[in-house]
Amino acid sequence: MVTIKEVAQIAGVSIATVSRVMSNSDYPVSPQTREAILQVAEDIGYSPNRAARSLRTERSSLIGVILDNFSSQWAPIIIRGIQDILHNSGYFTLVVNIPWEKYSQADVVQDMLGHSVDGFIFVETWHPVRERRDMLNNRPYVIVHRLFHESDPYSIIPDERQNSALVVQHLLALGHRKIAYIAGDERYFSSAQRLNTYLDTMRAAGIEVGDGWIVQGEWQVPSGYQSAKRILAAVQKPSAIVAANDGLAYGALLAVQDEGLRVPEDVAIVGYDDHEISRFANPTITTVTLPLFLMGQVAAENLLCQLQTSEREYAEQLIPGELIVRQSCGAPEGRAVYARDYARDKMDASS
Amino acid sequence: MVTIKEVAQIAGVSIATVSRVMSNSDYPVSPQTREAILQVAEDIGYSPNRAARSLRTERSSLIGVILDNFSSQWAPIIIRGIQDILHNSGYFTLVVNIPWEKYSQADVVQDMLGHSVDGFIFVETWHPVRERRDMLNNRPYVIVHRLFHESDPYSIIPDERQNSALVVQHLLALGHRKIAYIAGDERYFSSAQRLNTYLDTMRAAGIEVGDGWIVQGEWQVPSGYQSAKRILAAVQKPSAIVAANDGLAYGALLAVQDEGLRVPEDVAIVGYDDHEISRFANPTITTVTLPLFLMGQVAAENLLCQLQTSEREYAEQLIPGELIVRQSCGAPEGRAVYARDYARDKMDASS
DNA sequence: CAAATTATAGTAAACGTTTTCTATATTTCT
DNA sequence: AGAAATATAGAAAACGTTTACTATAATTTG
Repeated sequence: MVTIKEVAQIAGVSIATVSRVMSNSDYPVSPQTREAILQVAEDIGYSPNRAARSLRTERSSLIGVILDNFSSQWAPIIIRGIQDILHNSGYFTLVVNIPWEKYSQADVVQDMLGHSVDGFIFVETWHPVRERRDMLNNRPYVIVHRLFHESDPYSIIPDERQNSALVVQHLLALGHRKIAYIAGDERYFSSAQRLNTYLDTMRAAGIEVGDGWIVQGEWQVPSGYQSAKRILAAVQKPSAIVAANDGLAYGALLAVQDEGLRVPEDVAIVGYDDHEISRFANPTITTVTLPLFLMGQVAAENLLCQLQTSEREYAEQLIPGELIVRQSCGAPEGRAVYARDYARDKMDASS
Repeated sequence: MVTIKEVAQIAGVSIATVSRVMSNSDYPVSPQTREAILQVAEDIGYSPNRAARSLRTERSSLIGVILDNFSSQWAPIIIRGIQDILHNSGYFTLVVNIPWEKYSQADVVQDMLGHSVDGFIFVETWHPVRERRDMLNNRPYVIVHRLFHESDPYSIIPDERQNSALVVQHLLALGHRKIAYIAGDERYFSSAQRLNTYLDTMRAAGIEVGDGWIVQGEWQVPSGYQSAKRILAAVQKPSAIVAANDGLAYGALLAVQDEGLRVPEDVAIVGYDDHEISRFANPTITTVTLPLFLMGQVAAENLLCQLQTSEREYAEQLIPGELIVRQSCGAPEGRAVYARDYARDKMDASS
């Protein structure tokens, strides 16, 4: 590999000058010299040895990205958002998945610090990092899509309240009054937020929630199926069901159809998360899409900001999602014919 | 950060000795000394400075992973397989997505070499790397899920022929003789392989392919829909349709049902790739699953092997997939009731 | 016009490792 | 027992940068 020394020799200058040019230092270098050095560097294909630079500056242009669950439907998109920003700023990411607590987060952080990462991004993490900040060796961090209950000023999370309000208000706007709710896994703090928003929105609309309209589910399809069956057995049958995510919504859809009822004519259904299942269900399911790519971008930008300016006030950042109106809610936009809806699909090409 | 010097001082030995212990050198160090050093290192939380080590050894414990399309349904799983192996061997990965040729592959490779990566893994790449091997600076590389036509000895790819034979033979075993085929996007070399395997298998079974039974599609749902319509208009109607991927299969499913025919009673359908859509379609679609995680693991192991032993004979490595029998083919195993099938689902939990 | 200032460049010391070479005990061999 | 071999440890040079310090030429100032 070609080094700074060779560039200096060929350009007829000292290595200090070359260094100043190559590292974009604000130390003054005459335009001609700079130009000449850049030309030589280009010609002989010089690129700085990061290890040497990192050794000297204690910065690495590496950002540690720690995931609790790479297999989730969200993680890859968030990561792409993160990388989109970081690569453009000359950073690489060290992405590590920490499944089943196989490695402890502390060990991974330690390893990454060994590589002198300049900062950390935690994605969908269950582990509060604030109190462990010392283990980060004073490196800045950001959390995207936080899964633990406590608040953290360096978090980028979906605006659950606004998003949940969106779906409930949509049903209200369509004239529904008897709206049931299938909640998500209690262990996730987003479950409570979504449920509470439903309750708040109903209260704000002056509607009383009927007996048996709220069922505690988990996140998966079977749970949605069973929950919907219970709801349909309520004294007063609802005309719409809000599910805390698309898996539950799809399960509910099957249950409703199993009972011989039509969706959306007899029972409207809305989900949350814009899972692929909602695009392919029959009927297609109205849902809320989370701006995951954007969240990743914002996280990366926040981190870059912290890296540049030392101190600033930070606060939890809420990113709003978007209502995707499809067929299951009975709104006119949702009544697209199958073929038309599919034509819009961006299903990934096969190998 | 604590350095080797401090460890040496506290342990009362030279830095050379500490280095030999910490880097697992095979240079002899007495057991007592080794033990003492490890104890001190543990106590004061020493971990080697990778930049310094890397500067000296010209190795970084970093592997560059270059993707053409992170958004594909396969990439994240392959990456997890890669990381599963590499992390256990003390490597981190520099994962970079190269979308829309925004960055050229050569530039990314160059940047990664700046970070002294020890090797490269190309995932789902369209770019032949063999002839550009010099740009890799003699670093070893492996390709997973290669998308270009030419063969490359350092490739880990699905055994398309065996997989495709699997589905066709399955239909033959079920008694089908009139089997039509919807091909995938011609630009992918796997398309030709899958189609040819279908032709070979039919020929081997002594069955003539009817007029209009083969339609050139692309990969998406609408294309499957249109292709199936064409097939159903053939003089001699087939009793089964093989689609080159699940998107096409799903489109075909809709088309068949649109014509008032039943799947699988009137027309059996099988797909390929085990896309999520096939688990949620009605009926669920029989397909072939690719061992993506395994492919990632094998790729990583191959690379590690190259890193250890300098030279060896390599050859393209084919990894077989598995037939997933569901409802759309009419086989008994596929006749599971909805609820039972969903219960098996591992749909990811929501946040 | 001399002095002070500025612009630009070079020198050399770090950064924290690994590793070659050298040194000293300790063991083994004849 | 003396020589040779071995086991173990330390000294010091290198790896390729950045940067504080020093040096010189060019410019500005009074």
